[in-house]
Amino acid sequence: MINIGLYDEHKLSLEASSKLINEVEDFEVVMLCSDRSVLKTKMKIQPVNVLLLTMHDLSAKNLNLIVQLNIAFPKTRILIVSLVSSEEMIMKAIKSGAKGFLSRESEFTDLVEAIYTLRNGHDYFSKSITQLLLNRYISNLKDDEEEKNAELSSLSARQIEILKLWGNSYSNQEIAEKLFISVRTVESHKNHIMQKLNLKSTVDLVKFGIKNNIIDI
Amino acid sequence: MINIGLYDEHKLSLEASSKLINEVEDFEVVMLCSDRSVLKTKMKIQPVNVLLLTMHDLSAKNLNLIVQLNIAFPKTRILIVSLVSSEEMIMKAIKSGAKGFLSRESEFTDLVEAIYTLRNGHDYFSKSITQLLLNRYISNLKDDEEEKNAELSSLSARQIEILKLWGNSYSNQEIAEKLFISVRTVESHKNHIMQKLNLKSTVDLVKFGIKNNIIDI
DNA sequence: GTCAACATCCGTAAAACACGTAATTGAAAT
DNA sequence: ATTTCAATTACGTGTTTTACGGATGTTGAC
Repeated sequence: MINIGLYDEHKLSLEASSKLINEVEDFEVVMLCSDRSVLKTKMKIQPVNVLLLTMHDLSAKNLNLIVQLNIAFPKTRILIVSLVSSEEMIMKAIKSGAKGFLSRESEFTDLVEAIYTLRNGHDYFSKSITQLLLNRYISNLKDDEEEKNAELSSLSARQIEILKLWGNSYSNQEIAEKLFISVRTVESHKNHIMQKLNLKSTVDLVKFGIKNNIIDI
Repeated sequence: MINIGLYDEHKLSLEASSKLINEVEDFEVVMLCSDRSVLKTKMKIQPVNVLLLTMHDLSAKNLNLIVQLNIAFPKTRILIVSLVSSEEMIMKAIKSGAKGFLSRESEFTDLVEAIYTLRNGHDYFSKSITQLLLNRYISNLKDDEEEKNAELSSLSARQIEILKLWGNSYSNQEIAEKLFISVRTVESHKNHIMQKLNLKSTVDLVKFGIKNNIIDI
């Protein structure tokens, strides 16, 4: 039995998809969500093997959601359903951690196949043409991903603490007072973080924090 | 028996909705379409009483489709399903000839009710929409007095341009060179943006940019 | 015991930021 | 026609942050 979660802002589509998917022998829809703000909570209460994410486009906001979900629920494999299916967008989705992609052309049989494929630990992409192109890059991309995760874990607890406060709009002075250390030390910590992560600007540092879920957006 | 036509760019959603609607006693889905270019042809071959149009937004292109369909098939009553349900957009949809409107909140029972209502010659608008129309004046009054929300639309094109570059890890100096203005001017623009949006720190500015999709994460 | 990583601090110079001021322009309101 | 206002440009002054060098003591691994 495969536990499936559905996310779709259209409640109608959500209901309809749920009913159809439940008719498949091995599938059981155990989580339905049409409100982004409660998705993580619902996922926590009811973990799923495969999460079907229906999203119109793959904007930064949507891609970020994928990243966040992957961090929070590494065991759940995410399948994207989107109207936008350019090579570039699919690449971005993969980079963000999506394990499968269904385009507007995909039919129900494709969905069933995709869910099985994901469940078996493989990735599924609807267009076989891009599949070939992707294989060339996937290994590189995954390396990058691993590096990034390694980067996060490479930070010390103190460094993460400073980054969290700073990302929460504390000034260096305020952080210093809060932690009973000098402003110079706060600066040093930030410098070390930037060096470690090989970031050029503080803007990149904010982005890093958001991506890695230690800065709230 | 009510003959129903479905249009949705998502084939998956189309299949699922079709199956669910067909389960209702009086309903029969007689036309399915996920390709805009053949919609009129299909409608000609198989006329329907009610056409369910699922569209992400209500762009000019989409509104025009509604107008065209109303002219070509005056007997068919059009029911819109859309994520976008601002007052302005709904008014436009009604003007274009839509007879009903379902929002993202609408559930299947609402859909059934809407189809019956349309068949009986009346118009149907989901609760949240009616509410929206009713609250029209109240919200207008509130808008005048309430605090301005940090909105992207309040920024000028130049300000957005600077924010985009800065959010893309350009330094003030680099932005100045690129735009042939002085560094001080770049700083001024950033100051004005921060004032307008009532933001306390540059960290918040990055977050604003990401939220509003003008800074890539 | 050595070594690497960590946390703490400082000096100096450059860059960015906060806040104020102001000239010019063009569009909107009266 | 005149006023009003926002947008764009720019500078002055002072503060904060960053970049790039160090420096010291602590700790844990090998």
